[in-house]
Amino acid sequence: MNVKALERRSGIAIWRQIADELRNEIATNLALKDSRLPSELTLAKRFDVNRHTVRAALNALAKEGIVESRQGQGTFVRRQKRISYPIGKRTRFSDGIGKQAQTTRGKLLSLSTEIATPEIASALQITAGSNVICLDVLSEADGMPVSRSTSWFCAQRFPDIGAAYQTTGSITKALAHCGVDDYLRHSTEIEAHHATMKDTEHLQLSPGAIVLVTQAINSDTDGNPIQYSKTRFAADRVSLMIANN
Amino acid sequence: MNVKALERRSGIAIWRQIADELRNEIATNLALKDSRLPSELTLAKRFDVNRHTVRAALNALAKEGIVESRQGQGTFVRRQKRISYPIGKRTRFSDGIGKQAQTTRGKLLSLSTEIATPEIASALQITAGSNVICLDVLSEADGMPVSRSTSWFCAQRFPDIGAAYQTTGSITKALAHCGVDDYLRHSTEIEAHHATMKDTEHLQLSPGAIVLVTQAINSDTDGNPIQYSKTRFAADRVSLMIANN
DNA sequence: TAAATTTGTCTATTGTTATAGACAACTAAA
DNA sequence: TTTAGTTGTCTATAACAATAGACAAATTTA
Repeated sequence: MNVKALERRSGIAIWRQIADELRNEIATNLALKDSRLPSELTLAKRFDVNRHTVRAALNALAKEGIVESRQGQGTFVRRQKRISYPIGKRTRFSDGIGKQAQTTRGKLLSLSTEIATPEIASALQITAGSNVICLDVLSEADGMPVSRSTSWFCAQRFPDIGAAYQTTGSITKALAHCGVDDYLRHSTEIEAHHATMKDTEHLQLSPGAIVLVTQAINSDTDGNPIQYSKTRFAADRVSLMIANN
Repeated sequence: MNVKALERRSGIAIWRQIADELRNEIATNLALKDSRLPSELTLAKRFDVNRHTVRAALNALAKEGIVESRQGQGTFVRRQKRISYPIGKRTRFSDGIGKQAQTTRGKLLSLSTEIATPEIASALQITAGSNVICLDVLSEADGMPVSRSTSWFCAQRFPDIGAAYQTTGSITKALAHCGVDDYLRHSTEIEAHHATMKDTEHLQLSPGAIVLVTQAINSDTDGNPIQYSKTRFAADRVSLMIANN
């Protein structure tokens, strides 16, 4: 069954490696949905560790809300489906998530005017050193933080985007206020990283957790870049869905 | 600087939390490219830990080839750019990666005929229980494993896909052998997980590492699904690039 | 050259993680 | 009710991670 043994001096506690393995199996193997896990003693034999170590792993999964232990009965899977985040030509946070969660909201963390770095200038196709407006937004679904994104807009073209976001609470509506009725997702780059300290704080993650990091450029219907954004998703709460229609 | 302190009883050794943080900063902050890191003593003060703990973190990064320490001089970044893997209407492994790496190859790990699960049947739009051919491929770039993918094809339509892959070493060419000159990426779902034991073995990862998991459906030009595949990428070696053109 | 700064290596101690065993508490089935 | 199987809790010990301090070795700067 287990080709490779757990690694001992890897800096990851064995109970955490077991938790990661079980979390994966639960997420992958939909058959286990709502059913009983093998007993602690069985799991201990399978991973060739002490029962207490398995208990530490199950404890962690219980805290994450993935499993639930009942004395005398066993440990049961509490399926926790990921929110599917669509990425396509028309990507809107509220549209995509809104249908899956009860409540969604974007909380403005900070609003500032910055000088465009070469990277930002290149993405927005403006001259480096010109002013850009920087919007830092935390998005939540059903009270749980889902993503944290930083967006840059050309300050010359969208001087009031910050105020518009504050009143509307939506990038799409804020852009509409600024005269952009429609926009398209031009490109998206996706990476996965370990959560930084900022991530663990803002997204309520535990260290060692994973964030999906996207860099995206949105353009108006004429093909001019209007928004450059970097978003960090809590990877255990979302999946990114790309449709080519 | 550091809003949140390192977490002590989290099952992740502190040196590993520091390594994750530094790896992220190096990957994000391109400014540090090829330059010197702060000294071990400076980093120890910054993270409020002992110098030996910082050394353990730097040691891990050195083993990953990300930094290099030189006695008397300091520790330097050895930039390790991720391979960009394009996902679009026409996604081809060899095309996308081939331009960035010196050598690429796909190694056939296993070839088998299976009975379609409901999941596979639904993706390929065939009746559940019919036969599918399962191809397990490990892809490498410049000798480093990049991804491991399992693909399913309708056995009735593509009885010889396995043999064709073995002779050509390419899915695209194998499909061409079977009469499919062109195909399109219909949809892609992306998640990020911790590496399983299989992952750490096949992709040469350390426990706690991250895999990008994609589920994709390819269709022929008539819109009929022909290939369903699940791919697990070593997240620290690739980034996924989505272009909407 | 001398001084300051940096990484490399060693020893010792303390705190956390993992193992081991025993038994209680609870549940479901014989 | 009894039995078997399960999770919950306790104690004790061994293995590993983190801290602390000292000094060597190499490099750069004054």
